[in-house]
Amino acid sequence: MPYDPSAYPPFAVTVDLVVLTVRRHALCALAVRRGEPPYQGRWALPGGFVKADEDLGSAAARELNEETGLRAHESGGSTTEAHLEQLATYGDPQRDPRMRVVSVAHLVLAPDLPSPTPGGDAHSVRWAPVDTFIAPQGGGGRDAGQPAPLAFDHGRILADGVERARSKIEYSSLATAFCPPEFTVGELRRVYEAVWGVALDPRNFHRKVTGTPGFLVPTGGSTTRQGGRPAQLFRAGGATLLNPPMLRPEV
Amino acid sequence: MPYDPSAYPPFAVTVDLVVLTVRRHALCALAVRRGEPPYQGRWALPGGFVKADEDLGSAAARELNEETGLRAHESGGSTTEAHLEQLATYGDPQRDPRMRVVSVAHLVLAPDLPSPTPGGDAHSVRWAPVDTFIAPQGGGGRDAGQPAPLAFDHGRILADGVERARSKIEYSSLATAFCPPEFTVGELRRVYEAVWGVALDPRNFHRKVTGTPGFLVPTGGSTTRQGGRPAQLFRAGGATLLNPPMLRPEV
DNA sequence: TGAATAGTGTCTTTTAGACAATATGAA
DNA sequence: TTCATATTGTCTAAAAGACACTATTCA
Repeated sequence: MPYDPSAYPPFAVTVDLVVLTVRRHALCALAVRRGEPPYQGRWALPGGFVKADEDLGSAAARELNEETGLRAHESGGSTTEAHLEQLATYGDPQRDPRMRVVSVAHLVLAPDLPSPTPGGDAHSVRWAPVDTFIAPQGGGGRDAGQPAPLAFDHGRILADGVERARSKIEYSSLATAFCPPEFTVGELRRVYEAVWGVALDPRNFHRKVTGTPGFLVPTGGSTTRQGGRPAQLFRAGGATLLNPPMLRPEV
Repeated sequence: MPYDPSAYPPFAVTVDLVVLTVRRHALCALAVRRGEPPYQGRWALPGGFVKADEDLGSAAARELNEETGLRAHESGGSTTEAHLEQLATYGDPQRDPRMRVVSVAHLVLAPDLPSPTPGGDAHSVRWAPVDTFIAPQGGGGRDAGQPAPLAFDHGRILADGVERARSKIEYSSLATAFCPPEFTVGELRRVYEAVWGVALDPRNFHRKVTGTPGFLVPTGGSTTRQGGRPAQLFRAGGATLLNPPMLRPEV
């Protein structure tokens, strides 16, 4: 097809962010409250328009920084930085009633942040357990109640992001992105338990995780911040792919 | 942000297709020759603009059908239909010198087609081994020669699609999407060998693949089209996730 | 008969998973 | 001391990988 600007329909392109962390043994997502229609007053994922001369990943990192103060790398975070990767793109013609918007969703995995409500406005930004917005694991039990639907198609985007995180910590070292720079084997185990929603055997987990080459590097220090016997401190090793992988029970 | 159409920059949105098949023991991709600048005369991935009222997956399926006559489902193909899934979105501001174009790439896995050059124009559409365009596996040997670069950023898109296919046939039953409706264990093994570029032990492969629940269903028939002793014919079972997974040697 | 492919069986090594037992610090 | 968590060790079952051997067709 020849180059003719009138020959293609115009779109708005946005980035939406699924920002996940583990707080008090629960997988939580960052949500913002909408101040105007449509979906006024409803919770939504943070996001915004991609600028005219901005790359998609840069736009996602900018929005993340504006919303949380976090910095993120697109390929594997390190010190106090979060992991950022593209998730998927959502472009149903009806997904935004105002106009045709294609949203490139990104997934961010971040350690638990010191401030309960990061950013400026405590009314309109919060961490919430993902079960607040999406049905838990395999249909869910009676006690969870109905999820509060997010604005637009953000419920589906969040569900896709959570599923990506759940499957990706199986075969990559990404679970360490939820941990502070130095962490114990037990803290890492609690990350897996929170993300997968299962209990893991601490003894087999310890043997497996310390035996996987490149996953963990001991720092020499130890801590008793979890109580009990002092635990060795580790930081993330250089490996990105785990071999053998961690296996989610009962698949 | 308030609704103000002038407040967001306009983008063109396209779909590009990584269409893969296995032909003569080689993983091949569909390529089209560009008839006009930029990159005139260079090979590129098939694709085109998303229409004003069209979903992304529908646009990909439409382009695929226009190019090859194939029909595709977005979630698991069956009879003579191909597998289609979203791959990733590419939006570097400089990726198209004419204007700002965001491309939502899709991955298609199709069985070997009867016509060598599907579609109408044999000059401008062809199947080519993926090594024609991208460096093979781990850096590649001496004998492969330099790959012929595709137009735009299509080399990277193709590489991402090939890697997705290589990893996805490990833990899903997607390898059957490369096979005709009825196929033998040996034919399925040759698919794995072509996609991964390795040789697999036929005996262990047979035991493993027939022992994985839901992967293969015997049709009762048999064939000698590969020579040798007649082989049982199978069709794809209902399982989409393989447990245990097929493991790529030497990772 | 020989070449080619299909299919079964057997053995060894590795890994997963269950769980006993010990180690170490805090309340 | 008791409790909580960390860490090591042992056992069993499952799976991966190597490879001998048999089966069936066609040229």
